[in-house]
Amino acid sequence: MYQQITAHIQRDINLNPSEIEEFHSLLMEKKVSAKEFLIEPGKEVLYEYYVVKGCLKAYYLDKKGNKHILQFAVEDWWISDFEAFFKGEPSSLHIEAIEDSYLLGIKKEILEPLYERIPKFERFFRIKTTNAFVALRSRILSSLQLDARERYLDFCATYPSIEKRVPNYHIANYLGIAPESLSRIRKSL
Amino acid sequence: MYQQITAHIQRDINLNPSEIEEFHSLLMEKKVSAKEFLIEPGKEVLYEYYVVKGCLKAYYLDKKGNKHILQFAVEDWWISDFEAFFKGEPSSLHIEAIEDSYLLGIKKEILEPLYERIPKFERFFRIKTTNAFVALRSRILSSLQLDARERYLDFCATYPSIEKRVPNYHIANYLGIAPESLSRIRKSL
DNA sequence: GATTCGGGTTAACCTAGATCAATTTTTAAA
DNA sequence: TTTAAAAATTGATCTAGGTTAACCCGAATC
Repeated sequence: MYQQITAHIQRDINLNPSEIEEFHSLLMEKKVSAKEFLIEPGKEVLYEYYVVKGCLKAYYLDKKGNKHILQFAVEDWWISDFEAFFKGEPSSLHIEAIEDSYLLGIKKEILEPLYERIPKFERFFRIKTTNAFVALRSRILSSLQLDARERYLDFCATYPSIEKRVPNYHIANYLGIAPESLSRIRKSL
Repeated sequence: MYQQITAHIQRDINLNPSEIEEFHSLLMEKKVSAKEFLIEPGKEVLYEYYVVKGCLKAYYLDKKGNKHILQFAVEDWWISDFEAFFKGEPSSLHIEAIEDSYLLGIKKEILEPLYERIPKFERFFRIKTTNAFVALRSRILSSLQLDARERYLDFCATYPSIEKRVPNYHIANYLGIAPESLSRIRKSL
């Protein structure tokens, strides 16, 4: 059950068997069914989660009640309200399963001492955060630079596995356009 | 000359005098005059820079030749093409001084062994990256959620020191709106 | 087999903000 | 002090994409 996350981590750092063992012992298994929430606004965010199987969305609800999808997550991605997790603040996001999902969670209070004991893990999460930072930067660039049609094509090229899997109105929301607009764009392709 | 960066780092981690000493010895001083480039596209990005004094902008030039400002940096900020720096790729950004600036640079090849020797530095840069990630996330949220006027007000509230310092057409560019639109917004306030 | 429901499409109309083209103000240089 | 260059403003016009409202379709559910 843990081979997948082990392989995932070993792509960035090398672990010996006892370190792998130790890491596994720190993980918490979590199942969420489609439409259930993993994280809800106002609640403490104790875990960040690795997606073993499934598909989820992280979104923010603004004052006007509009939903804004910040992130999708499928197999081999990490998801949480990272801001709340790192700062120890209550969540401002909803994280909801789009499909039945199976996750592995790691607790903040476990992560910090792990960093001390095995600095390689600090490296691993620094690399992950750096990659996430880079992905956000390119999302900002594409929102500054591209029109709706180009952004959609870019999304499909970057995340083909997600495009096939989640409904179009979610993708429209993620791209910051109306579902009707996305429909027109798709027609024109 | 180095008290400033020392204080900056000690806000997140504790260093003893010999560690401080060692860190200082790894820094490279760099001056750039207004309108000069710190980083240019196509070139290798060997350093990330801490701003001791001055003001700079990082921007991307798209295929149509349009400029898109990704980041400003003033005193106490870090700036580089972080993506290129981390991945060891040639830069895709221009980083240009808006004012005469004085920077301290640290080389990638020096940073990696430093992380090994003193893991606290890995912690420091993980925390910085995490904060940068959070800032980008909120920029994406505001671009999904707010209209041009609200985004401008948000910018002024978040970065008052920058708003006072850089020309409006740069701010308009950063916000992804035409300078004429920003002018109308400012008139209407 | 009829019916609800989630998701997608279409058309008519509207608006925020872009674009274009001057003009004015500010700053810097000569 | 004059001139030129950089930055900001204004007005007229245009357009990408939003909004509203209806309709369609396939897959569950009754």
